[in-house]
Amino acid sequence: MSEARTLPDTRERILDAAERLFMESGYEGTSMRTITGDAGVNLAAVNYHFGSKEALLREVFRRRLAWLNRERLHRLDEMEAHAGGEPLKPSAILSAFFGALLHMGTDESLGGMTFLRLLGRTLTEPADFIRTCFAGEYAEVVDRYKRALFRALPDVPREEIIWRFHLMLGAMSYAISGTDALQAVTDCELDLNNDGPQAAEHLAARVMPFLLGGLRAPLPQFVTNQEQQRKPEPSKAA
Amino acid sequence: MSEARTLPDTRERILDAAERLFMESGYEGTSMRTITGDAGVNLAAVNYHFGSKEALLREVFRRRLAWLNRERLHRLDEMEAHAGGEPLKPSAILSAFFGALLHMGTDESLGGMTFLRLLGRTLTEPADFIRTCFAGEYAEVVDRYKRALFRALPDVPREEIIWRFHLMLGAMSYAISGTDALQAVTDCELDLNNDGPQAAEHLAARVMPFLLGGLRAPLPQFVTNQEQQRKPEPSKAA
DNA sequence: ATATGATTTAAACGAACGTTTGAACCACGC
DNA sequence: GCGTGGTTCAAACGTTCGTTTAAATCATAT
Repeated sequence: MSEARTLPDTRERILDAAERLFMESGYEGTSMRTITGDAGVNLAAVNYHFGSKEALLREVFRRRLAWLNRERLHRLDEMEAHAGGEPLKPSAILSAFFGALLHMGTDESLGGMTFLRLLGRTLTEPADFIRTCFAGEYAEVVDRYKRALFRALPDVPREEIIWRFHLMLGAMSYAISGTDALQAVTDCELDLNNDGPQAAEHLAARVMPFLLGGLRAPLPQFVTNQEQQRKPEPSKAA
Repeated sequence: MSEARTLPDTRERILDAAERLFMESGYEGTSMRTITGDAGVNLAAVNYHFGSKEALLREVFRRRLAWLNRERLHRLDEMEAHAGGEPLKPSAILSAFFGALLHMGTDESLGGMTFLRLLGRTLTEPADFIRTCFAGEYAEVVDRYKRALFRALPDVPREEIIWRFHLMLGAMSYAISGTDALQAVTDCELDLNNDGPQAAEHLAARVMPFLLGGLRAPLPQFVTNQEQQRKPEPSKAA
């Protein structure tokens, strides 16, 4: 009819099925026959269109992370342009970084909650080629946001900022992945399972105060003393 | 000699190898031949001693979680006994819950950082039989700590407490699993990779302030209004 | 209509998987 | 000595894995 919407579109159907199945069962736990069967295409289609199962996984991430990286850099550029050289507020930096992520959950054409869950799940998988895939796509974005946080929090040791950046990522990916062990125990039904487009907004309202509270928490006592920028006195028991 | 310490101890060698390999490559990504080869035992030993690969995974967790659950309940019992009916401090509850966990990282006979990483990794895997395994072992412990937090924070809606409990678990498991995507990007070398017994103590000093800051963060605006216990006025802008 | 390049198809490939088998091995009580 | 129960062993089981092949089909331009 219109154009290319009604034709088989084998590539995208494979990517959609793989995205969902990798999220549900992991990379090793999903067979090519399950993927192609679910997508309604022939088994050989994956190797024809992508070359291998590993290349398929890379493409599943690439098509989503391309948008995410662009969006995150765009938000940071906009904020820094309006700030006129002044450091940004930490809350604004986090809102941009995680807001761009959570926006994907509200837009089905960007992967929706399925890709968000897959992403949260994969971040803890130490498989080599997965990490290298992330490193290449993520390097610039993470570096830009790290430097923005360094400027926003000049009194906090950089090592501590990086640590808390990690911790915030962990809390967020755990909240996103949803299906966690605690949920199987907890009788109270949280809206974690919500798949609708409002799930990501609920998530943001819930999680952002927690992340900001963690970021602003008092520093640990010992403070690594390798790049103490304020408080030149060594403190009593250090 | 003494008893059964010097003999091959096939069972434990399998469990140790499986623990490490499941941590490194995941359950589906680790073959029985790799496990038995690494443990220096015959391939058939796993099925002889445990019955199946799945039962082996269950036993890998069971022998560690048995100690963890006992320790967590013990610490809570002690605190509640000394409190004499008074609610506990939230920081004390978290210190007990996560302190028991992190103590495993300092004691090689309790699994050390290997098991901690495996645990952090597994919590985000939605495989059914893994979750059911956790549900059975975790139910009582999580319920006890949840109720302690409810008493410690009577002004916070219970749903919000459960949410933040989830988020703290996510941040901690992410910090523990260590090998994450951000690390591949960050040039600054954090002490995440430290495997020594002091790694868990560093982790505690780093992470606990963050978790407490998140737990005490201001509530989100909308506050679910299903069980508002204080502040009966709807408030304009909070 | 026909030739051409892109795509889909059914079938098979060898390798690796978890599991099972039955004989061999060992320690120990008789 | 011999038998016995627990354990280890090499070998093979049938299945599923990711990948490849070559023919069949489709779309399109001349």
